[in-house]
Amino acid sequence: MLDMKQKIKIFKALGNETRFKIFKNVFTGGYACSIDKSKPSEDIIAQATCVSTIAEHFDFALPTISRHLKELKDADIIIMTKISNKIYIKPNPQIIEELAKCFSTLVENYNENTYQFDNTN
Amino acid sequence: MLDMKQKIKIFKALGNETRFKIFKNVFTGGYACSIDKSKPSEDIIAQATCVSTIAEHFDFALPTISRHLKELKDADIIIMTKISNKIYIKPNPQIIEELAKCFSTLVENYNENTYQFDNTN
DNA sequence: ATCTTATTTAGCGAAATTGCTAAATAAGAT
DNA sequence: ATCTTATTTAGCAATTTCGCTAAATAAGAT
Repeated sequence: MLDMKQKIKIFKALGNETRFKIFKNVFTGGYACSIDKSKPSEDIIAQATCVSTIAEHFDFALPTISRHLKELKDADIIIMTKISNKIYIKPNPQIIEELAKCFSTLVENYNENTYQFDNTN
Repeated sequence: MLDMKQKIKIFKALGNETRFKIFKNVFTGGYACSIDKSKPSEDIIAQATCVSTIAEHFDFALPTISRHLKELKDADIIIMTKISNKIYIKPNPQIIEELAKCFSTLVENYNENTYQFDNTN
């Protein structure tokens, strides 16, 4: 289970337009558009999502995007893996799944409590 | 469906410790602890969650809490209803439910896409 | 060893956030 | 009309965030 500090870190990370767009595209494969499946599979890694590939989609300088990615990584939203001198980025779906569950449970509990409260009147 | 701007506003609102605690307690009934169900129901409203009740739980000045509540309200996370000279606060579970769905769908789509990608190798 | 490519770190300034107190507003009670 | 209670608005200072450029680091290629 995520503790409060972790949740707040996640929300802070997603509460910025640039980071939210990165997050969304990393999850939905928005940065994998350059992958050409007709090429041999060993070439595919060379086209995959790395820091500079993501930076190409924004009007901000590369170091700015690098820092945004670090924040998403520190919040456990993405996973960054260094292979040779490139860093490949992929989503961490477990965190997002947990977050979804937190919200669902919150709403469920709320609905239960509301029912009980109304019952007393 | 929530658009991107709305989602970012929600995340920004929840990415602050004070606002997150308010959010959590408004949803889970943390501020309703003072409600004494043995008293006649017309007295219950007088004990319910209003701005100053919430402020009592924090070491911050009342205007600070007031501004935090405004931000939660602007993000549609809570609903503030003025009755006479008090403002009563309740959660907006629909927004949170929608947010939970967004995350779930994201993870589901990700899992599907991952399967397809692996299939090509 | 040097060059190139990929990324991060350092340091700076502008803008936003978050806290405060004092004053303004709104509505009920005397 | 004045007082009290509940809340917001205004204006200010400290801190954080977010952008930049320049420099540092890391690793592969020549």
